[in-house]
Amino acid sequence: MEKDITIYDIARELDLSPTTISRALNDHPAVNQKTKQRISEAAAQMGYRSNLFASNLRKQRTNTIGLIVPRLDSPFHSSAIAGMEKIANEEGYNLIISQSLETVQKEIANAKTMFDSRVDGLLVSLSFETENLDHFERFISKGIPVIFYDRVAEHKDCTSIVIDNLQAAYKATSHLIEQGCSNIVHITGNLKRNVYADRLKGYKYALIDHNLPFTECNVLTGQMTEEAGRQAAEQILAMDPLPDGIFVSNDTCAVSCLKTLKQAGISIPRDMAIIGFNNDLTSRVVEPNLTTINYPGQEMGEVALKVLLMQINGSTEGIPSNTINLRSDLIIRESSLRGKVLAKKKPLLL
Amino acid sequence: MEKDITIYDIARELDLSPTTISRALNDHPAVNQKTKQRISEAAAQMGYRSNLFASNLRKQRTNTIGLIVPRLDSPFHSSAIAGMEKIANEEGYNLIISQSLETVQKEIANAKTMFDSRVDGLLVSLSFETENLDHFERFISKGIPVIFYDRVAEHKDCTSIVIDNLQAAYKATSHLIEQGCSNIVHITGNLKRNVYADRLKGYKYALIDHNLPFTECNVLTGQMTEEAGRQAAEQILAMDPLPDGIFVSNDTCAVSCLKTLKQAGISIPRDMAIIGFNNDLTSRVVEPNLTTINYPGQEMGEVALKVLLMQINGSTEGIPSNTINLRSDLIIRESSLRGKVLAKKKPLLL
DNA sequence: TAAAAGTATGCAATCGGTTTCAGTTGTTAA
DNA sequence: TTAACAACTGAAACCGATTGCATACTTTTA
Repeated sequence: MEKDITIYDIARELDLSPTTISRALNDHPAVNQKTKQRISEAAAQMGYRSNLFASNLRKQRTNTIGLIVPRLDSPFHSSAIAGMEKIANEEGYNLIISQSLETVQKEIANAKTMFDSRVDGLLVSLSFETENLDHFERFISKGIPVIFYDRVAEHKDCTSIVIDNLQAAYKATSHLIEQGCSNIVHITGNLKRNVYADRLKGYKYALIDHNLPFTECNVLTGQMTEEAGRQAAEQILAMDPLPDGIFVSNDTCAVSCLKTLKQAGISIPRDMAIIGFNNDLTSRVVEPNLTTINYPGQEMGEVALKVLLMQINGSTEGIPSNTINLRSDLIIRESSLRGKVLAKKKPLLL
Repeated sequence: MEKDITIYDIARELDLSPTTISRALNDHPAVNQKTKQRISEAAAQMGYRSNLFASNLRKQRTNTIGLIVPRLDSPFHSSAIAGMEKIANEEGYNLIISQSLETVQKEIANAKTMFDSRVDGLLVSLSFETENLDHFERFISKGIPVIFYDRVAEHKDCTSIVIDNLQAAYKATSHLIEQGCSNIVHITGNLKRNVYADRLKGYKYALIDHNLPFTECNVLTGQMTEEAGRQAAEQILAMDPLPDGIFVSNDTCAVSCLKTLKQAGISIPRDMAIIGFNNDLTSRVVEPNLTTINYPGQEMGEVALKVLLMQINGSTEGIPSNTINLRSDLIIRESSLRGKVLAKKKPLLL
């Protein structure tokens, strides 16, 4: 438990003032090159480390970025966080992370903690329950930039980073239709969240554009968990007539739904074609492999952090618009390929 | 960009001293109950928030815990982190997270950042490359507790939190032997890391105890990634004779190995039985479902944080020992069940 | 050669809570 | 009635780095 070395200790040692020490360590131009050299050597030798709290207190900034996610243990968020950490680390920022566990109360509490920790900026992916953005107002009114990613909401002072969910869902649904599906069910999450609302729209528009009817009862909303996938499958099995296509808003749910349907004797994709969303590892593991939308988690995290840093450092010019769209694409695999898979399978069966 | 309210503002407003304000807000006993009431009302009304930096500077502690993990985007670490965040949040601590990406340099750099951020304690799961613990010495010599979890190393002043990898591997291997396997391959990671070294031991001892030969060439070490699983499968396919059992040190790798073997026409578990490690979601999705070791990620995170807090708060009595072992168990599924699966399958084929 | 400009350094105030020590008031015991 | 004590409250130092302003010394310019 040795005592910490401060700039005062170094000052005493070298018979200089703390001012000069501070300047030298920050590479201030008004300090003689040789003096700087002497100081940094002494600092290293004495084992000096800067006290960030004193520094932050004085400078009124913290080099810390706050992050609020619904769940830490989700493949998408893990990779987004990995991307954020990468950039933050490169730029000398710390990340403080907390999870809302899909509840508003925790999201509000976390926002408060972040505020009290005086983060320089905040990244948020909203919980299922969140209805309004009041708990972020205090950041905005203090000029602390807030960026939403993935699960976003409209706010005139905040940038959002998303993929084009509507278009992705439109593509997915159209693909099902092209594969011969005409009675397509959509399984999705809480429609308060843009991601699910937009995917529903994309699904709906694709149906309409292909002259297929849209009915409310073909839309099942739930928690998008493994369990929800099972339940959705039960609901589907109870439908009459049975649908011939399913578009699910995430892979976890799609995979468990697919498994349940298979167990019930449904042949995928012959009886029903399925498409998921996210391109999680499981989509490549399940049999048949799941057609899905590739979702750039890591990239989204990196972009979110980069844009946030630009805003923190006041260079607003570089930001193209209030919403940043990232590319996503449909990855076609067996679970939706009716023609081809049948062609492939037949020779095997003979 | 409104100005922040400080205790001085409140003091002026209520005609009291900053001292009393500070005490009242910290619920110090030497402040009159009514005064406290008045102060906390005024504070709330004026929108006061404490400046953590001033407070930390004075109190010389930060209520912040550092975490260094190899990768953020791994199912195990995500759930461990989720557990840590839960406890940290409950106890009013912040978590600063960084990833080493399996390299020593980054691990050292991250440790330095954590040190400069003056974390009150540090949680670490070591990178593949780490050979020594020198970069953690400065924490220890300053009395900052360091706890290793999962990927641990021996250090007389640090607690480690692990599962009994040797025993788990022993169980897994014994199970394969009981299912009739006699030529078992083990796929594992860098043997510098306890988790892999211990699993190798468990595998070896199980063989020996069942009078089966242990040979180096049946042990394949690699990066334990999806890609590594494919490569391992190729190696296995080139073996002569082919093994009849495979014990893999993680599920990601086991699943991709299993898929590759299946594609090559190997029947699982009839030709080869496979066991993984971790109980990731994919182990329940792959066909046949993967027998695996259930790994308590969330719980390990919670325990790690709780023990760390105990050490930070100086109550060393509660800590049973230098190493804390958590329970893990073998989850038997189809990929290793030779007798039963065959029995099930036959009627289907007839 | 004096004035102006440039270079290098230091003084002292500041950021906003926390804490030590001392002081005031009121109460109780002797 | 006075000493002893409890219950509050406050003044001022402190944590350690940063920074506006002043100062001392050099060098250049007129």
